[in-house]
Amino acid sequence: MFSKACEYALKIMIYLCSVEGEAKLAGLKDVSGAIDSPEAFTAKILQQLVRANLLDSLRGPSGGFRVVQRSITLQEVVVAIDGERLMSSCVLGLKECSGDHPCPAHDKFMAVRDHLNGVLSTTYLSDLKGGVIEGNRFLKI
Amino acid sequence: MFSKACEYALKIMIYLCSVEGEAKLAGLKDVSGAIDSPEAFTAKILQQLVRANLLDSLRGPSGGFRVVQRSITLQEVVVAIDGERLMSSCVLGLKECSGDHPCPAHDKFMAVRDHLNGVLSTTYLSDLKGGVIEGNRFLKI
DNA sequence: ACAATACCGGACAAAATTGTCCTTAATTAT
DNA sequence: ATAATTAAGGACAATTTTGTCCGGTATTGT
Repeated sequence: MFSKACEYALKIMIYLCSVEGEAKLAGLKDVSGAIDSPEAFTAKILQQLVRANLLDSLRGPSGGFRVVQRSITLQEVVVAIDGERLMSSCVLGLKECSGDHPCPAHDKFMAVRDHLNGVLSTTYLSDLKGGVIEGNRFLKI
Repeated sequence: MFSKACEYALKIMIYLCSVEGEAKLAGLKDVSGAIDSPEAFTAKILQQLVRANLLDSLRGPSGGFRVVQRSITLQEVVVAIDGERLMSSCVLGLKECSGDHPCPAHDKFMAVRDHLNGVLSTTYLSDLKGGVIEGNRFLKI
C-alpha cells in the first residue's frame, strides 16, 4: 500500500505530534528509537519531511525536529513521500484510465480509492496522537 | 497498491477470460500484445498463474494459456502474486498490529481494508470481461 | 521421424527501493 | 574561541522488483 519510507514517515509524524504539544524538539535518535527504524534511513526521511514543510529542524546541541505549527493530514504525509500515485493512478497501471477510457476495474476501485482518500484527507495527526500518549496505541513491534 | 507483476496478472486474467468463453487458447504473444506488457516478464507471470492453478497451459503448436474452468475472484489473483500482505499486514508496517496491540491508524484503515477485501473477494473475473468484449473497457494505454 | 511451435525454467541484467557511511555545516554551551 | 552536538547531504552498498536471454522440453502437423 504505502512504501516502507512512507510507513516510517507516518510513524515519525505521529510520534513527533505526540511528544509535547509545545515547541519540544526530538532528535534523530529519539525518533528512530521511538519507531524502531534504521537511524540513517530515518534521517533521510526526516530531511524529506523538512523539505516538504511538514517539519521544522534545528541544528546544534539541543537541536532536533518538530512538527510545523498547523494541522496536518495523513494525506499530506503520504503525498510528500509517495506522491500522488496512490490517490490518482489506475490500479491496473493504465496510463490513461478515466471515465471515457476506463480499465475493467475502474468503477469497483473508484469506490475503494474514494474511501481511502476520504480517510487520508480527513484524518489529522492530532486525531491519532492521543492513543500514543495514553499508551494504548503503538508505533513499534 | 498492487505490484507491477500483480497489475499484469490481473490484466492477463481479465484478458484470458474475455477471449472466448470456451476452450480457446491464447499464446504468450497474444497476451502481452493485448495488455501491452514486456513479453519475457509476462511469461514469468503466466507461469506463476499456472502454478497457482488459475491458468491451464498447453505446449506445442497451437498451445497457449486458458483460464481454469471455475469462477475466480480478483482476490485469488492478487494473493497468487502479491501474497496476503495487502489483506492482512499493518499499513504502518508493525509486525504485530491487532485489536489489543494496535497502531494509531488501526481503526481508520481497518475500514478501508475491509472495503478493499470486500471488492476483491466478491468481484469475479467474469464480472469484468463484459466491458472488454464490448470494447468499452480497456486493458492498455 | 522431423521440423516447427510454444511453454518451462534457470541464469543473468537493469532499475528502484531500502539502508549505510562519512564529511560538512550550523548551533550551543563552556 | 573552542569543543561538543546535531542536522544536511553526497556517495555508496544491499536488497527487491522488474525485466531479458537462452537452452530445454513437450506437442503438433506433415
